[in-house]
Amino acid sequence: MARYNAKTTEAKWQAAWAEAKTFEAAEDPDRSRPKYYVLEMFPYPSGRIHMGHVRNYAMGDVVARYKRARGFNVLHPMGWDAFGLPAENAALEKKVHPAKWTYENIDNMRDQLRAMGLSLDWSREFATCDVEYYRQQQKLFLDLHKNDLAYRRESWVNWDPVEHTVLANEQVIDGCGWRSGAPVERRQLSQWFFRITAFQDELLNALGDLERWPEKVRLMQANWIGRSEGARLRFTVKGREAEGQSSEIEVFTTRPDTIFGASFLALSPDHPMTAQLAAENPAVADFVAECRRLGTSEEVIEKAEKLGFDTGLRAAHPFLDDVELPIYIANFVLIDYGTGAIFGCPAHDQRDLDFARKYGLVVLPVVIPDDIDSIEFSVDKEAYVGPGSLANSQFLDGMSIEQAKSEIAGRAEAGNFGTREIMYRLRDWGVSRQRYWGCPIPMVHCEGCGVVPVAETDLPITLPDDVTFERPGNPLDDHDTWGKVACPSCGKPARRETDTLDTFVDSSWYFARFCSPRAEQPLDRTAVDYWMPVDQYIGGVEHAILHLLYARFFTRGIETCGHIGVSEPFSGLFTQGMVCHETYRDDAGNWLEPTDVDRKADGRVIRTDNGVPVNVGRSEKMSKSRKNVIDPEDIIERYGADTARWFMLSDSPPERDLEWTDGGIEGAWRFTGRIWRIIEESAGALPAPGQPVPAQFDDNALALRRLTHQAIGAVTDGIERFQFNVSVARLYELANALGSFKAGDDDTGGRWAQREAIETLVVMISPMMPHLAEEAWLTLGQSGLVANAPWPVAEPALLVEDTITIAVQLNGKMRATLEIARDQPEDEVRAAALALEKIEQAVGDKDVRRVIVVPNRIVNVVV
RNA sequence: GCCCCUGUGGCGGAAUUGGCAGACGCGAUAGAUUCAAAAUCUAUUGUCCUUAGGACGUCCCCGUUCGAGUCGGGGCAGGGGCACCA
Repeated sequence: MARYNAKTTEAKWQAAWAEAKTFEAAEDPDRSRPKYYVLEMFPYPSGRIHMGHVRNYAMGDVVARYKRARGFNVLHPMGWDAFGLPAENAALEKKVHPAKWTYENIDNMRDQLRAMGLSLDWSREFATCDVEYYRQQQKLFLDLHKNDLAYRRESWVNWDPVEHTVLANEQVIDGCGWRSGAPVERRQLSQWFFRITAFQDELLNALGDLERWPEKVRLMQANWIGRSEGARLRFTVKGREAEGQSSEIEVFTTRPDTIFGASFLALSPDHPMTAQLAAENPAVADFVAECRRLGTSEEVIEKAEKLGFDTGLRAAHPFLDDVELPIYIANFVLIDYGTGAIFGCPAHDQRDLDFARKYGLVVLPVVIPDDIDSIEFSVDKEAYVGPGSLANSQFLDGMSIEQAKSEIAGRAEAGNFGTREIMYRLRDWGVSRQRYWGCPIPMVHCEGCGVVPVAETDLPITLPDDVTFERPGNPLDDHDTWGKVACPSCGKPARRETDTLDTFVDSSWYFARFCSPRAEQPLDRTAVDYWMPVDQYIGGVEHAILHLLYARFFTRGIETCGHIGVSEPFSGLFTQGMVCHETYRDDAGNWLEPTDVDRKADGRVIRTDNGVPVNVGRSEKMSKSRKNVIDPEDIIERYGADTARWFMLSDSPPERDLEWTDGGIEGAWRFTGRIWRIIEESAGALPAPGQPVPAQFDDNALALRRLTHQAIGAVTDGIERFQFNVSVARLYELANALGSFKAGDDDTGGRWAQREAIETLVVMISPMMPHLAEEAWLTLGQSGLVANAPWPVAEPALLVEDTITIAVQLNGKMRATLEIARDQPEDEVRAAALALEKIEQAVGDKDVRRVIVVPNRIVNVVV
């Protein structure tokens, strides 16, 4: 018997699918088959696929192949998220042009993906750095600009004062530039923005309709958009009226009810009044400069120690004539949220409390939990943010929080010093990047005409090839000729916009472009109207907020421009977990690769080269820095793609992290061998394909048929519910049953049932192990590809057992089981349960108080 | 700091969503086969108690219920995101 040769077999079937164009999709004008668009998040072409990709694409391929088998017209494309920082880093480190580096990486990764045997329509492939793609993106940018959805304004960036470069957050390490080591500064720059806030309500409300999205992703997005109802209150600053300076501070608060607990106001270091004060007072300027050294990330700002600067100014309390509130500048007040100024109520906000304790400010509780006396209640180290009623608040005393909020807002509106307001945390999307390897923004700066869009007929604005990465900063700024153009409006010399677009823009519409990848316009309406939205989108949960929110916005944006007819790009979303591996370090703390260590039978782990014991660390996400990576190419080379895919799908639930183990991949490998043995050993003895159902089956054959049809139900259900690990377990069971099934030569019923079971098994493993399935299909005497075979349908009669075993509990504890016919009347089940020897014994002479009978499930006897 | 998620045998996990906890896989142990090994096959495998059998058992504490891995409250631990990594 020939051993299954994964390598040659897989290559053979990959060629066969390509030859037959099995996976090339086309619109189906009469819609005889329902369409199904399944998409995995496209990869960044780093050069090699990693296990995360293998997992992601294995899952997507299961869905794609399964839906094909269920009769859907499936679109399953692939492309490359090809712009971005790593190519520029490579250019700097390896002296390779980003384009060359990127396209070589793509060639390499395409080969790797092809070796996985994915049911992809490669005819639609493109990279976002293809001129054809970014040319269309420039067209979309112009349209968004026309519709006032793209605009320009000042905003803050991380600035490296040594390299004169804008830094990405990941390039800021402990507040310093990653290359220069110089402390990073926050700086203002004029930049391009997309008006995502124009859709903030819609983006929030539409989350409710995304029923096939994980609840947690919808929640995270809702929190990100951060709609909150509150009030804008105006405070008068004492003693500044005369100087012609701004004499009012507007704060936004979600807790106007706590106004009587206010003990200070705080301005953001970037607030306009702060700037005025800094001009007057060098100490303020110093403090602001110190704050700006923190960088732009919210995480860093919120984690930093709360620092404030007392400006010496005082504001009048709007309801208390004799109270003045000190005005601070505080490093934790964000300019981008609300009005850039707050009133601090330390008793009911943790940040305010930390701040008040540090600067010795009053902490007065004004909301008292309902079960505590207001005199006894005090706030020490933890602010009280729970429910309660108002106290120490004059006319608010005794009110609920909601009543008090409304009361204050009403009085503020009546007194003309405030308004009710709904505020969003969401900020407009800054899309400008001062980098080379991105989509050029098709705009021109003219001294006379201002910012002028490039004419559509002048697109594409292509990136120049002859750039150097020696000098810090944006190479496009340094280019001799590229930036010099005639103004599209007046024709006078002008300069090109040198900012390029955030790569999140590229990934905000690629899914739509896949519908018509070669169209002359960004999107062909016939094609997008047919295919969109994506029915099932699959990718890492790390994209739960930004990428998915941007894509949802962008789709609405281009809908406004008439390019697409849907507002939601992804009707179904699945977020998969990461691939992890244990980590190894030597005694010096250096990371070791899995290939450098050996696990002995007694459990010891040693270095392969010198036998020195290794410290085994926790399993963590595979990453180059921890060296705990397994290269998919090595795995596919050694075991084949089917085995790798099978392992990715077994054991771990898809949404959870997967632990890579040698044992796991070996197990998957043995299973491919077992399937092949079952096929080879039985194929010759089976009846020909397509024989009519025999009239008689013996118990043995009937049991196999039952199991087969139950497996159909369970495997199908598992795939539908994204529980591939459960489907895999059921397939193991079916294979186990087949492995031990024996039928006599003249047992036609048994032989028929055996073929039915084997064919069912082969079709159901085909989405997971497509190559092995094709080879098995051929060996079973079938003509045509299993890729085109229909999914099996379970016979309802074979799904249910006649006799069932139900559990019998005594006071909730399992005491016995009862074999009984299905669907018996309650009385009979009760009587049968009470008559059980074990139950009779256990009950003894105690009173049976109650008997709970759950049909076909359980009986609980309560004594 | 803020938001979100996860926690079940030696390990990955299952549990029809409140009804027999541990399906299936890995590992381990014993046996068969083999000159030997690999591969394969068979059996056992949550913990504890000496056995028939029983007690305990889903991160910890408290609660709801005839009944809780599942529901509620409070903790602990690990992970993801935080707007210029993708």
